[in-house]
Amino acid sequence: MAISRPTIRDVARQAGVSHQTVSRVINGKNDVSPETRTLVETAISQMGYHPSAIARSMARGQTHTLACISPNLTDYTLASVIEGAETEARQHDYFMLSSSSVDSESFRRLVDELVGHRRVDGLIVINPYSDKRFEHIPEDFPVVFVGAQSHQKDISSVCLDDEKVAYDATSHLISLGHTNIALVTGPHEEDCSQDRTAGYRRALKEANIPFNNAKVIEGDWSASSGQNALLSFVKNGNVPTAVFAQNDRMAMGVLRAARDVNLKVPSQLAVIGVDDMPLSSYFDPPLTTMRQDMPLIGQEATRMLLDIIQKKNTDLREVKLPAQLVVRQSTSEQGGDL
Amino acid sequence: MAISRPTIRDVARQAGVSHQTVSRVINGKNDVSPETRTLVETAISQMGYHPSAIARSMARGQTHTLACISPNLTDYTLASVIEGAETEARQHDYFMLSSSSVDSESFRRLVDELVGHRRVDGLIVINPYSDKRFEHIPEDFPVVFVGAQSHQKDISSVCLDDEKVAYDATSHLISLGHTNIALVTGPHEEDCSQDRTAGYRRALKEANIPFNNAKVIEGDWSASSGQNALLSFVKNGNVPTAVFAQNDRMAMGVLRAARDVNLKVPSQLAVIGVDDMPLSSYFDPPLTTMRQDMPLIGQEATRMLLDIIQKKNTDLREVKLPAQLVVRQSTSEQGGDL
DNA sequence: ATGAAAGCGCTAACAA
DNA sequence: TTGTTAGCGCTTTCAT
Repeated sequence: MAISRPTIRDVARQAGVSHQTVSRVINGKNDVSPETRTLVETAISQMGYHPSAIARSMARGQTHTLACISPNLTDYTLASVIEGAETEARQHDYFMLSSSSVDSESFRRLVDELVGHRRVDGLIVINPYSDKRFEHIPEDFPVVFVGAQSHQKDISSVCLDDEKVAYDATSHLISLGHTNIALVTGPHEEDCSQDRTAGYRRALKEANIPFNNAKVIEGDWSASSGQNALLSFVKNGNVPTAVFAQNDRMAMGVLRAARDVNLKVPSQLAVIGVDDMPLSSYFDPPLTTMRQDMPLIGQEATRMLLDIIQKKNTDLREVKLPAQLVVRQSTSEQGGDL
Repeated sequence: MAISRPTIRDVARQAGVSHQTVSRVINGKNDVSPETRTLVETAISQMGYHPSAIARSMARGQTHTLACISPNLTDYTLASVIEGAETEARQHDYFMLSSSSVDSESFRRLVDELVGHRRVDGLIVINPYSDKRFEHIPEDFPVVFVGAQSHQKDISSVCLDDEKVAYDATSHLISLGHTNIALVTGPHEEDCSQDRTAGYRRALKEANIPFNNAKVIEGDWSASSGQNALLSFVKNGNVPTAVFAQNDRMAMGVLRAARDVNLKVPSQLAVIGVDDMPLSSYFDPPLTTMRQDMPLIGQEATRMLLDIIQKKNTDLREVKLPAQLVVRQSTSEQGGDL
């Protein structure tokens, strides 16, 4: 005979009260007399009673669980956002179900199970505009986007101020005297890439440097795509004096390629990225980058989502967070190390 | 009036059958006549019915959700394990709740809520022997360890064959002619560090190289701890010709420090790590390392956990997975690049 | 301040 | 093959 866990009724019997009174106690209601409360509380600790989260969800109609869907869980930037979101959720006694979905179809299935089956109370979607996953965003359900604003629907979002970040990064290169500045972008379909490209163009324009599409190469955020980008510039005899890579990993690929073709960084080639990954300062040379606070983005997303769920604030909000220039030696010999 | 989701009874009414028959259909039981089944199925799709996961959990007494607790979600190795575990869980229609807990106390609280409140059916604990979290492992509950075997209890585990990995790494350095081999370890309290240290010692012993404790420095897996380790050897005038760092990040720190003190790698200093992070091949020089398949570890852990939950195989199992030497230029000029 | 009754949406056991 | 009756362990009325 398996020893089954005590229920609220077992506790009630033991304390000599109704199960309802026990419910009042575990929910901290104030209409219970002090004596009864003590009675119940001792019974609870004696029996090692824990309320069942499932039964609660059942009765209350909500799960106290959120989901966070991301293209993957391993990229440092994404994982940092998720960790920030999860920590904030726990702070509010919510749980976070993080899931990776590689493409639109797996995203659809996931949302279907999560939302359709009412397994969660709300959804955080990271990079909603990579592939076509945004098409499967549920209607009338609490959702917050991370990494891109909603194009049509009224969905709140939090992301980096990508246009400004790129503007600042490019301006940094310009301020160092560069005019031949190449750009390595993320996938064009992602808003984030587009906005960063827009910021790059604005900086060039303000400095009266003509935009040249031949200086732009599309990458996929990976180091190897950054490496290939620089190699292709070299192969075409179209070597820039500076490269703005739209994330650190691609920038690291550029640094690697520069080494392979004997371009001295930063004297012959300046390189700047975005993110400030933990290893960015360990590269040779240490990478200049735009530091963003990824856990804060996740935290903010969770807060907004909980506000919507708890109807505290259901206004459409589109938060854009800043990033900060960290100058290291990939753009300037005088750059700091850390 | 809010349009509430249809329940099993709504579907039953619409199809003109009992709710139980609907239950049979959605659960794919075979004792339903084809006609009735079609009837029910059309009603289901007409009404856009989805069964409620919560109600199911309630009635079945299990949540179809697992939890994975890790010191953090951002370290590449941990995130990779989690992603592997999560993907495998989804394959079996389970969900994965991943949570980070920084210390023993937050771990205890987390387990309490997760297991005590029966929010999940099973638990994967990554690095159970970092801090004292193993003390709070629940009894009589499906648990699988990742990264260390259980010391006392009968808990199944999956980890890298750390002793052998370290033996192989050290042997590689010895085979290159090194006899002055320093070791940078993870925290001594972690099994993983201890086992890797044991493998290092065994390799030395077999090569008749005396073990010297002054050549061992404890790090904390971070790049900066690797950097400090080498700097401290240099400061003490005790510079080795080779370093085995127990993970890649510390190895990257060693490389960085070598650069700073003008030690040429690999001619004056050979460096090997463990993990094969995606960026390891982008370093200067590309890092020789022991490649481990982290998603596989997570996958294996989930499989074992599900076997236990579903009572398919509750035998104690302690799986040790192999790693593979990847020679790059941090140990040998002839090393490959990728 | 407390208790009784009903119900959340499903599954399981039994009956027909 | 199908329907009926009971729960699963809570919360939420509504009485008392």
